[in-house]
Amino acid sequence: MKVHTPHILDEDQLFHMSELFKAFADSTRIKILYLLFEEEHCVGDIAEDVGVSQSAISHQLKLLKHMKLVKSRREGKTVYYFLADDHVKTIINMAKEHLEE
Amino acid sequence: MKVHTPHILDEDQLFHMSELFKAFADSTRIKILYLLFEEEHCVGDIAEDVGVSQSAISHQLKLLKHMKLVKSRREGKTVYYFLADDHVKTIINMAKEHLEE
DNA sequence: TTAACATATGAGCAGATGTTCATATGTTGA
DNA sequence: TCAACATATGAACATCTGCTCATATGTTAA
Repeated sequence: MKVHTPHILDEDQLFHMSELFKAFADSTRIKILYLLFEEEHCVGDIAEDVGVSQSAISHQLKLLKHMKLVKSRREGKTVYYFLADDHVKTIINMAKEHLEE
Repeated sequence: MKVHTPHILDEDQLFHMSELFKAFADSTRIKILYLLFEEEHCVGDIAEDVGVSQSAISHQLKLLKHMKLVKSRREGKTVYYFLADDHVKTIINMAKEHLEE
């Protein structure tokens, strides 16, 4: 009998897992997420910091929100985005550690 | 002064990190990696288990090897692939946990 | 209500990606 | 050396992705 046999991943889990990794598989999106490590930021500031257009950032934020990696709140004309939970940090830090070895 | 300020990610780190995530951002590749959790497998068996052609698997294995996520050894005509280190398991399990919540 | 500002959205395009097909390379046994 | 098997590789192709551009939507102050 095998030890540490992983559970079978069904097609659905597999699909969602690859979708999750796709969210991290772009340097613009990693920049956005990394920027939100510390605190929330509004769209305009994110665009400036990351160095791409407002439109591009907005498209990417939509994707990240759909993936439930970020959430947002509106304050007047401004929309602030922030990390949905700590998993984002964990996953990015895990990758960071891997690369540092 | 801020606490827990993450280190700045330079362009090089950013590039490598997104490349790493790209390696996981495809269900065929996750299937391959997940298959190798337990033990090494030869190309033909991987192709059969994953359900894609030998050629497609070989192309993907080349990519995974280039990303240093798998290694291989030859035994006669057969080439066995196995996980390069435990980071692969850690990263996939991390994603799995995230999705289970 | 309207001008000004902040963000969101849709279409279109160039480049990246994953597969297939045909074929090359590597290895063994006869 | 040669046939048979296992794997690797290159070209071609369809699809996917991320960006830009133009414009729509939402919000506030006057």
